[in-house]
Amino acid sequence: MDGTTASSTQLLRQINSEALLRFALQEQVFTAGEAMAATGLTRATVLGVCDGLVGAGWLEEVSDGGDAGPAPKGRPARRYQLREAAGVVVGLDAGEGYLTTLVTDLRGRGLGKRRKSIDSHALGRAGRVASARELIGQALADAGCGDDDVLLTVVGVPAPVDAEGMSPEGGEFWQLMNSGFAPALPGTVIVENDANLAAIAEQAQEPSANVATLLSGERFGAGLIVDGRLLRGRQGGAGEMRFLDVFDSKLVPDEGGSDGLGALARKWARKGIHSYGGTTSLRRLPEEGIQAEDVFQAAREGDPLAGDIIDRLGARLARIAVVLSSLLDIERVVIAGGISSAIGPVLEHARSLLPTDSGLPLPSLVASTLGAEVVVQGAIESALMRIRREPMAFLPRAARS
Amino acid sequence: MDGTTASSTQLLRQINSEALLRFALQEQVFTAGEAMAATGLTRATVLGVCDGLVGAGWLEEVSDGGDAGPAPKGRPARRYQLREAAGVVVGLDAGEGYLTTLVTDLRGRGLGKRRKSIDSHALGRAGRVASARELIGQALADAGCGDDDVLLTVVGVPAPVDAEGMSPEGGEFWQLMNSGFAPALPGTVIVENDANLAAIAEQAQEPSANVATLLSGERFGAGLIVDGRLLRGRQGGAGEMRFLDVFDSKLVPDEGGSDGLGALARKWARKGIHSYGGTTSLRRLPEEGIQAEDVFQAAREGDPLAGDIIDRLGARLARIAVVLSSLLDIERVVIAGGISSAIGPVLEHARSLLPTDSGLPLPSLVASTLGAEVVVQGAIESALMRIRREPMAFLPRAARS
DNA sequence: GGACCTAAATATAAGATCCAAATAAATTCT
DNA sequence: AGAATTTATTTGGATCTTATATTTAGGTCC
Repeated sequence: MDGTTASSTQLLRQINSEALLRFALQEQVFTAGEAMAATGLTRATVLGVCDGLVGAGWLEEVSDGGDAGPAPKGRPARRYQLREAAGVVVGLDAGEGYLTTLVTDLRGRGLGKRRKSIDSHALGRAGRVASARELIGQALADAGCGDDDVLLTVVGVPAPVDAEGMSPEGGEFWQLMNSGFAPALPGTVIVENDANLAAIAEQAQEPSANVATLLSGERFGAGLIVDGRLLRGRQGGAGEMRFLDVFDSKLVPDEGGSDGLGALARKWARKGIHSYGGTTSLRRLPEEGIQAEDVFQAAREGDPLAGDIIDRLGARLARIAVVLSSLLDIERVVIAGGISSAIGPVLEHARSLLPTDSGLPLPSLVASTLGAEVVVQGAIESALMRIRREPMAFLPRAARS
Repeated sequence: MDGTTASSTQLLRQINSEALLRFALQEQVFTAGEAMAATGLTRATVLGVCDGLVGAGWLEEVSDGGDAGPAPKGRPARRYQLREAAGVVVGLDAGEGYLTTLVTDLRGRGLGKRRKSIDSHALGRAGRVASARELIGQALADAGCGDDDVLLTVVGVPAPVDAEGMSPEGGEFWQLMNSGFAPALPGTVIVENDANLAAIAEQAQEPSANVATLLSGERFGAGLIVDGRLLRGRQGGAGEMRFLDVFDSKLVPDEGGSDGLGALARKWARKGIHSYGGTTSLRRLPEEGIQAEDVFQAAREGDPLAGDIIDRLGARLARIAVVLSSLLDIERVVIAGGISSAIGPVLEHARSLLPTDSGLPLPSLVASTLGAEVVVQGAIESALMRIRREPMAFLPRAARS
């Protein structure tokens, strides 16, 4: 497949090495005996494979007895662990108005994090890439390592992304967001849709084979996991939410089709202060100053216009949930992104609208607990999954000699 | 995983055997040299593996030189082929009003076919199973083999089916359709949703990684293939079409939610002859005698009411296409089932309704060419795919001694 | 401190598999 | 009949795994 085609005689060794490495990636420190139980191989084989992995720089033998074990009886076991210096992974959330990056070791422990606001439209593609490059450099410096240590970088962008990491050619905005990061960032680079990464993060938090994660700040995008697998679609368009308004207005998409809940709250509030009949506290703010936060805040204080908007958002969400549940048998819908903390009332209203007599069980509607970091967390999780799946494809920094 | 856990030393042999067998399942008759090219193994190894497969009853050496090859020069190659008597697969379309079964060899060549009308509600679960048992027995007799020859039986039922072959407990109709075939039918038995099987059949006809196949006779069900994989959902509910009317009537599903295009044409026609203002040839038929065929026929002759119905069906289809395209990035929508031959005008109208300014390309709408046999064909194809994926899991009838 | 116990590491032998190269066989062409 | 050609078979070597026996490193008990 990739790299040198191993001779068939060495294939077995490689299979066993991968299995052992997969095990090592989940354990802190392990003995040969534990590895024997996990892989089903003999002690001699396990030790041989470990030897090879130490030589390749993946593992290191740990000698100091910092152990509180239950009084081991016989000869003490040799213990191995993943070599700290084997490498790190980088996650990057390359949003429209900000960049967030996170560097972790191979077990997902954070080593460095950076965030920066950007103006993508002023920067252009090249500018976005350069900014990302710089930010990652800083985060790597925080983590005390360099470009060569990065095994894999996963980038989340707000655009459909196909299996090759490309976005549809028609979309100018999409092309701007998916700025061609691959050549400039360290290690192997994988570009993925941001909502898809959010879905991976949510699934890692609470495993479930059929979840939809709605990344719902400015734009609306869904990461769909069905039968435990992320859906992509030919051009990466799976999870786009354009269909919503297609229904409202008879196949003609109107404005708002891809707006997220946050953007909608803002838009409806700015429009509502003109058209709404009753009194509303939102009029105290200048029209251009109204943000989604203000609407949620006003609703909590009982403002009627804000309450209406909450209800409309809830109805919208309920529709989405029904479609996802009906068409894909989704069992859990997670609202993620920056506004997930304030979304409670919307969820409540949406739940009340769900039909009760439908044949199949209703999906549960929940808010994400990961806040604004879903995408970066998902990027890291995605990177780690990838490395776990085929560890040998990502060579660690060569050991000495 | 299944069966005897092979010792690790034998794993390599097994891998190579499976690879060779997969190759053999696609070829008519092959030489060791061809197998070498396909698997990348040495001649000695290939012959050794072939030896083992002959011993296991999978392959047989073909000696008679019924070959029109281009005058081979050197020593003639030994040629192998899949043993005809290795086994057969059975497909069963267990619909509500009929049973269809097809027996084929391991390359999908038909050996026997039977069809029978049934009254499922009168028969009950046990009666359905018994009828299926009998019909399959007849088809096997036509094919000249018995129960022991069946490696795998795939059953399609009009109900959601989860990964274990079970349907949701709530649905009485579903439980009746998914009648518990497994213990009574020959070979390993797999139960699957009928629309999913139709999707597999369509994809086998014209490969495409993202297709939706609407099985649209009496009931509406979709088989969804995204990223080359069939979607199932936790309870097998992926592809249910209840969401349609949820939109029309504000989250309250009304009648017709799961009716197929055929059923809708009939219902609308029977209702329409009362409410419609103009003249229509459909009134010449008794209300209870109007069938979907009559509506399509009348439309071809220019009847206005029938034309209206066609348009409404087209609009419905267009909605479905837009949702599938938008939410799942589906590139092709196939209408399959008994009415697929008459569906042309509906497709035309639906195409005209598709929006043209949407960001992503529109799905193509096509009619299936497999007619009423889609489900059975898909069942066979599904069985063959399964056997190709893990051939060794299905032992062939033991060879002599 | 020394005898004993235990579980792990090492060493050794054996089995299975594959590859590479040499040898033998079967067929066509001259 | 003999050369050429292609394939089958045999043989030796290398790799990797397993199974068994032996050694080793610690602890415990007296």
